[in-house]
Amino acid sequence: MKVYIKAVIADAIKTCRSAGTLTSAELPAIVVGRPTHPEHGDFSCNVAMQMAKGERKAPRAVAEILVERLRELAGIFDRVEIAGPGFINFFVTDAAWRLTLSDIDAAGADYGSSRSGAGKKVQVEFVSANPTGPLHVGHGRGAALGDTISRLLAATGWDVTREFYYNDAGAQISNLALSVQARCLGLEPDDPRWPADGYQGEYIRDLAAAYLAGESVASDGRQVTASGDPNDLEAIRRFAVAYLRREQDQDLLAFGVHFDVYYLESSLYEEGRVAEVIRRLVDSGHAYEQDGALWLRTTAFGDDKDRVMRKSDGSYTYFVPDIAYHLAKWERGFTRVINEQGADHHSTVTRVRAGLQALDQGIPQGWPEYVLHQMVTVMRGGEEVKISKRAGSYVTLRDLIDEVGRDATRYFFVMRKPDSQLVFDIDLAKEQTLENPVYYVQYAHARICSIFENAAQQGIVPPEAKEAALARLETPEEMALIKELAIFPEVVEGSALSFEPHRLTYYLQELAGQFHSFYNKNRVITDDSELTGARLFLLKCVAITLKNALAILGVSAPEKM
RNA sequence: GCGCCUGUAGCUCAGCCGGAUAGAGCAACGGCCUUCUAAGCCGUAGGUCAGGGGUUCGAAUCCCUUCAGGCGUGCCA
Repeated sequence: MKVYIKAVIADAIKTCRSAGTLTSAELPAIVVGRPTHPEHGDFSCNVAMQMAKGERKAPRAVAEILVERLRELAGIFDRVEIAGPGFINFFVTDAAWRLTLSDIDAAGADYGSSRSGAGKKVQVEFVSANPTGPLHVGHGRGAALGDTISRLLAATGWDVTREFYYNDAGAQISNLALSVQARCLGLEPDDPRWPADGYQGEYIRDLAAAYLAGESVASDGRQVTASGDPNDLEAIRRFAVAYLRREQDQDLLAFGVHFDVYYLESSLYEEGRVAEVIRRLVDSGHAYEQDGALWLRTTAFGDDKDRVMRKSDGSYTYFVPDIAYHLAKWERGFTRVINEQGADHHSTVTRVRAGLQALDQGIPQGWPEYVLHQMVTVMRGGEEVKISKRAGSYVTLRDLIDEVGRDATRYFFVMRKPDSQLVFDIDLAKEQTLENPVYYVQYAHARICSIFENAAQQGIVPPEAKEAALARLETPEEMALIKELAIFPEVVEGSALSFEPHRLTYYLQELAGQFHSFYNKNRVITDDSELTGARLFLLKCVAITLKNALAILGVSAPEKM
């Protein structure tokens, strides 16, 4: 509808220009907005004010010229008015609005989807936790955001690959192996022989027990069986990584998140990609030796200081495999990559991009794109929760899912824009009342299903689109609902383009609210079978839209509550 | 010190590629169930958009600056 109005305005300007009533050469960007106040119509446009200067006319005079032309086009408009300093306000006929209901019904589960991505490849990398412990709440926010962004992109016609990258070989993994070994030997963290910076969580104890028991673990397509030998550090390392990866997968499964690709940092070394990147960077002339280390001149690409690639002890810093990994993404044909990470890893953004620029492979400067989410604070009983029994120093994702459920956890994690710090209120998320936004929205869906159930019991058959007497829908609540339904595709598009899933939660809240208002003022099932049919048709469309929106969030739409 | 994020109602937050009288939820106060789910609805009250400058017809929104909070600023990841 918005697109249509834009086109109509552009057309009007063109016509006036060729008729000579408008003279300026420049066509301003036409912005069609939705006025806050109903008396300003369904849509408004400020183009007359923008053109006033070039036309050397008062804004209202320009608007007058355009409106004269716009009124001739009439069509879907009840009225086109000039208001305030020169706004052009459009009032769309109820009949035109009602047509969207048939569209929704016809589209069904596809309502809200589009093909704007044109089937192009996009990769979303998210979570990417190292296998050194259970996933924590920060990973949870990343998982919810990354998965929802992936669903948004899929809904807007992109071919999405979800990818999880992890380090299975570095210093932290050695540390993990040492920690498990210490537990195998019966050491406690306060023992003087306990490894420095060892992982102290209870899960290490479980892991050690599993290792000693000779358990077998499958993860990422590999089967790893514990040797049970506490002196075989390499065997411990392999088992620990597989064990914790499986644990993380179980958490992700419980969260309804799946990945298409698990990418191992070790493979970058095995395939020689790390060495290859070093070679190319040296060849490109952007690397230099100093103090026994090999540096990359990242300052040439916007970094505030140069970075070490190969340490004086001969090992690589993490950022070399990072570059190698991203080069591999590029070579895999992902001209569009979105990395979802915690903002505490913000400093990698400039470095990775700088490294890729230094390779001189024609990779665009802003590639890859990043979505960085701010910290999560968990509250219970008005106090911050910092400790998990299992992990020790942090709250795990599994704790949250177990306590508040998958739906509420996902919903809460995407309820705020990524840039904002998130306060996760466990008490609120568990609340099965109106205070809880998830239940409020799901309840709307369940309520509609209940009405249909009720209708079925009375032998009422909901009408098909063609038979529904849509013209009978005319109360303010009905029209408000229809208008709310009509903007859903724009909300999906906007959320996808900006990587802002929270817009969907606000939309759902609004739509559910419109429905509940309608429900309280209008009875659906009445003796008037024509009106009953029309209202059932409307509610069918509301249910479709609620369900589709919730599906993008990965949240269920229950039929009974 | 420098970089990024944030600062909007009592609380949690939308709005931020400039638009009309700044919104929602919760909390507070007052109403609505013999009727399809009251997990709901209606109403009232609540604001120096952190402070100060600037740009413009117009600023919560853009620019500068001050203050406050968070994160980062490794030959850690």
